[in-house]
Amino acid sequence: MAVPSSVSVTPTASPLFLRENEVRRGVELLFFGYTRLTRAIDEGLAEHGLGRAHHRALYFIARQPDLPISTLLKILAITKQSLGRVLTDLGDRGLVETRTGNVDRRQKLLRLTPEGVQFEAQLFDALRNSLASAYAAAGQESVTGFWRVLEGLIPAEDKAMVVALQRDI
Amino acid sequence: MAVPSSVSVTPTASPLFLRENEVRRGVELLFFGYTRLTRAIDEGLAEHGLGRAHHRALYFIARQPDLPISTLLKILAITKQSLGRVLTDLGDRGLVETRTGNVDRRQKLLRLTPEGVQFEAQLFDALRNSLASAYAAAGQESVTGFWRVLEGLIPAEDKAMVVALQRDI
DNA sequence: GAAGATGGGACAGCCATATTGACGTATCTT
DNA sequence: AAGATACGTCAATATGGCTGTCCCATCTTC
Repeated sequence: MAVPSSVSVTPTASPLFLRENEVRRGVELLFFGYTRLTRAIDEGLAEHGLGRAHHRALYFIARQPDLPISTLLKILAITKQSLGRVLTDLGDRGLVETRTGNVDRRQKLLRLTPEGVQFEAQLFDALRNSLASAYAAAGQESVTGFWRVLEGLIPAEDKAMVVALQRDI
Repeated sequence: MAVPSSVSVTPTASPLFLRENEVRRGVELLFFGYTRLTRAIDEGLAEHGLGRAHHRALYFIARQPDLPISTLLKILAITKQSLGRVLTDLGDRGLVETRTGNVDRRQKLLRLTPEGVQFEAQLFDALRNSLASAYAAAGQESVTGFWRVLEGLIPAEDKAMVVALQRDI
């Protein structure tokens, strides 16, 4: 309480008491930032009777058409059963379709239907509005720092997965 | 697919197709970064039979001792009933205690017990390890950018709340 | 001092999303 | 032919949200 209210950049190595504040600030901003960003799409999802779990699947299928289910399972890090329910819902609504893999016929490759593409794009618009305005307010240099810190939060064993997602950008 | 795999900083205003990639990159890094950070404390919570909802309450009570319940409700943005369950669990385990407010006797002010302080500190250690190493890898300039972008994601009406949290740093 | 607003607690029931464990089938690999 | 892998499915369970309703204590306002 009696500590000076400096929340500014610490140019050199921080003493421990400042380091804690920097960490708490990151924890809080991540919490609020993440929850507010996801909230931006809830309304659009609710119109179709879907939840955030459906959006996560929709998002990554949009990102990598012909994604095998096993890959999506690794990305989302949930169980087959949980994903199964989500994919059933998306299939029932005509947003996602599967086809048998041609190199491995055991695989089912996921992709969006035209309706799915349109719906995902609509949801993405909301995300873009939020993130693009945050990017613009912060400036491009800040965006680079934003990415760098977040990359540092991803454990080494998961990094390949994220890189693969962004490989074809 | 045929687009060059540049994920580097775009120095000036981005053409639209790059803007989308920048946004998708942010969405993905936020998703993976946030989920991996929260995963860092699951084990410690499970030892007490608690979940993430309990940690969120614990965290903000640690952050602002003598927090009234109404304020915590605004921070977490959940219903009174949902929070009530969480606080009951924390109280039963002797981690959180309440006392009647002295300016407004209707209020119950929340604070951690000594055991609660110790437990929260233990969980915070896991968060610190993750975030501090990400900070160190990215560098202080990146940390500033990280904060700036996340601040831009918080709607104006919620900003005062976050600032209040960080006021006494 | 009475009326209304506010802070908090509690009951009942519901929903979304995740979990574990077990088992079955088709297909690929060796 | 044997084993591993990809996917589907059944049953049961846990967590963490939600709505609606009602209650009590206390503060504020007229």
